[in-house]
Amino acid sequence: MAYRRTENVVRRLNARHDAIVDAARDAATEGGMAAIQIVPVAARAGVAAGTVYRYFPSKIELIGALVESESESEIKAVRRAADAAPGPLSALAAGVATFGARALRRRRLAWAVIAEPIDSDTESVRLKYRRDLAAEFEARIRAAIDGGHLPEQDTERAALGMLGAMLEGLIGPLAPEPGDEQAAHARLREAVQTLTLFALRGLGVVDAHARGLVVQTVLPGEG
Amino acid sequence: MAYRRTENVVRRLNARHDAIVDAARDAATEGGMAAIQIVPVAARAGVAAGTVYRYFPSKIELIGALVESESESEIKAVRRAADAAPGPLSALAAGVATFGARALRRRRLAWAVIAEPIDSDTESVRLKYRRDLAAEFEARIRAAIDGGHLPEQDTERAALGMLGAMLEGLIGPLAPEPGDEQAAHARLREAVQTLTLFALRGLGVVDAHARGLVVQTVLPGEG
DNA sequence: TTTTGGGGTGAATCATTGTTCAGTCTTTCG
DNA sequence: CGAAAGACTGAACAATGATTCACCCCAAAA
Repeated sequence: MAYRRTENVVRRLNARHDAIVDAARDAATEGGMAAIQIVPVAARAGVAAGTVYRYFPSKIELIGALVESESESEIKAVRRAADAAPGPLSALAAGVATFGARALRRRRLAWAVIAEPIDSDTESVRLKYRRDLAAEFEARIRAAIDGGHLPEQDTERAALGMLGAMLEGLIGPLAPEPGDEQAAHARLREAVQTLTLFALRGLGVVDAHARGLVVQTVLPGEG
Repeated sequence: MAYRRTENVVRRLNARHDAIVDAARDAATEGGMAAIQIVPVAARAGVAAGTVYRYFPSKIELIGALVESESESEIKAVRRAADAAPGPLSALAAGVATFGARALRRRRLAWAVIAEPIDSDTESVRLKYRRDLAAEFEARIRAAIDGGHLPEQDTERAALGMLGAMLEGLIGPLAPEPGDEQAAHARLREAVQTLTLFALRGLGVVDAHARGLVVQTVLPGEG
């Protein structure tokens, strides 16, 4: 034998793997899922088209890797924000607001990864993210119900309703863009608050209480 | 001259135009937007591929015609249901519930026309439907606010939140399918009620009142 | 019935993209 | 250094699907 996977080589391979996923992410950030095309992505990553196939058996797997990477980091953030909250209801508020705030930060990417239409082959990998996110919300809703903070209800549909309201209201194609840079930050925060409030009230939280929860929890989520 | 567009000819031309749109609708109903392909659609309509181009300059226009046709009929139904209601708040409830009930009836088509991802060229024609629908909701929300039935709020985002909750909860990819035929009808109604209730509460309607409104209005919308 | 002009046809063409693979380059180690 | 084992390259290929167009057909009018 003469060639071994020395540590140096492994490091380079990993770096390339990541570079390719990063290139795909950049492409999606700029032009949505449709912009993830092998040749351009390869070029952006500084490799040839064929090389991509040494790292991913097909384009679908590449997209899968990207979605999984995004999914992991976003859900982790949501979970962390929720876990840091003092009670089940504020945990729910914090989680939802965090998701919204982070998605708004990188609207295009968030939309591409979770909702933008693509061909059916690629669809399944995204459903997992969507499902995981809904499940996370659902678990928090369940906890709040069990703690007596919310009325008994269909938690699955409630979680979907929350998710849909956030997606459509914040990063959907009709969602208003924040205007100038000056007001942008404030507007983003306000938008997240508005939608989070909407979702919480939808679950049956009384308005006054919901408002307090949202104001209390949206701030850390934006960091 | 020897050939004129006699009435008979015009009738045939119109019939073909409609047959092609209908074929596209059938295709979308079965397989989503991706199933709208010129050759199969043409075959379904009983014409040759080239003929489609005598009626529509491109596939995009064909999809545009389909979306517009759906958009018109759905928005008309929503408007009719809302107009028949006794007050602004029940009008809103009736409109939303009607949209939901009708969408659930033909989930796949509804999803395809309003939300399923497609290429960006075709995207713009669908935005109009989405925008019109949101505008319809927004106008009803505005009326309810003006009538003192809802607290003052950002009506644009509220309308988007409602729309998103209905879409995601009823026809989104994660929305639970109704089970057997026996229970299907009841489940559909229940699903519409659950989400409508969620949306109304999100706007600030107090729970008890909202529940009454929904029960009152969802029934006619299903017809 | 014949002329005439638009309508219809559908195989061929074009365009786009994911995927492959024969040849080349790099790295490791005796 | 030189052989061995992989990794990389990118032009060629394949598959899909929209669009075209040279030719045929049919209804209307004379």
